[in-house]
Amino acid sequence: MNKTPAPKVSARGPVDHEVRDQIVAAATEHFRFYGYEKTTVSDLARAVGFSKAYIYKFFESKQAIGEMICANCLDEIQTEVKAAIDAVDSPPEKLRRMLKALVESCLRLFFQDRRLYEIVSSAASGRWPATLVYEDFIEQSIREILQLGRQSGDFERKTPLDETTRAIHLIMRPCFNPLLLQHGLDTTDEAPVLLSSLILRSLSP
Amino acid sequence: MNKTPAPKVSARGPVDHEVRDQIVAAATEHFRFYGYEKTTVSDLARAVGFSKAYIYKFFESKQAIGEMICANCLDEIQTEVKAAIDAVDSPPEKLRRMLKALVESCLRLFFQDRRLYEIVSSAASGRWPATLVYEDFIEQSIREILQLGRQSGDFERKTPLDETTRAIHLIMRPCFNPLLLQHGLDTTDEAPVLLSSLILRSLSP
DNA sequence: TGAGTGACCAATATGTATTATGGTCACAAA
DNA sequence: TTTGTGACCATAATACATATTGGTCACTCA
Repeated sequence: MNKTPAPKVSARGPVDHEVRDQIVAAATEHFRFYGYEKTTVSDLARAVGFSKAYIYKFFESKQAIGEMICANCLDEIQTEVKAAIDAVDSPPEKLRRMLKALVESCLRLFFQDRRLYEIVSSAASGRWPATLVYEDFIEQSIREILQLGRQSGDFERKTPLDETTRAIHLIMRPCFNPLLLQHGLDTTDEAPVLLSSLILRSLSP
Repeated sequence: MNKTPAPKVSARGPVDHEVRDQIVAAATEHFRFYGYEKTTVSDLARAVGFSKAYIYKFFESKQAIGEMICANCLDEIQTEVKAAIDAVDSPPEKLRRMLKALVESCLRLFFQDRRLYEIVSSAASGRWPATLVYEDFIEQSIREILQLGRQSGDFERKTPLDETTRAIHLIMRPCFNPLLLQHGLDTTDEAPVLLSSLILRSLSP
């Protein structure tokens, strides 16, 4: 569903190589079915038809493979959120859609690909690079919507942009951070609408 | 530091009995030092000078003892928060103080009594009664402050009280729920002030 | 009658011997 | 040079026998 988008980190050997993609594909499949822990590097090697040692020509560790898969998951979420934001023009509506899409994407991952969710979760716990990019993306998206809204006159302009951005980021955190999300699943129905409304009230000029 | 305030749940045998208090005291001490898991019921029995079987005349399980200790921790937090709220008159300031006190109390528990924090944490995870009372207390406190602020004209009155209450509760959640708190320790400095400010902006008439 | 207990059981935790796994490297074939 | 591997090692996971622990109950002694 996702072609490896960018090498990013912890790659090794030929960057653009068919076998690398095969490994990623096999890993995605195996991790999704059996989970990260239960999948051995030998399993992946067998799946792509090469020896275990060959895997290590492309990835410097099993975790590096996990990070790649994790990055793909997070990329997918980012793409969906971006699409939701771009689908409308009004900044308040952008903000509502953003939070809605964010929650929906995360929940889908949680309920439909629990095993992959666990990887993302431990990635967040270990502060893997991909999760930092993800957090940055969220914060940047918020900031951009705020700037748009301030230009259009939809949002107040007194509070420093960084402060507002940071505060909204904090509020949204339990909706997109896997570690927090799993402890508030019971509130995920009401959260997006309640929170957007409150945030938007706080932004009124 | 806390005399067993109310029997509440899962008690057994004589409700008001010296030995019960001794058990609670011993349990608090042991749990604080060695943690819930590492403390055996026999340890507690030895500490109070009776046999293990006698412990079970007062508590129906080891977990029931844990719940008692947990309830005491949460009671302490509630007392502190209540004091912080009552210390000032202006509703906006009440709200600021409430969140500040909440975060400080929780962090103190986390950093100074890690072992007890773990109990509270697993209590939240297992939805033990004491944590439900705690959550109710938070929500009720928010609601009361909101009502006061609406009467005094400090807060807007258009949004349904329940909706605002719920939304603020959701926002504060990562600050007082042990399961969420431990994943956002890096943001606990800025969180109270940023969040209070945003919330108060959203409440302006 | 009620305070208090030792002996006992099922289930969980712990220590340990063994296996499986992540990871490397020298080397081979193409 | 590039593609690819089997043999190898240290560490982590597993499996299993043993020891602890949570919890009960019949019973004793004021």
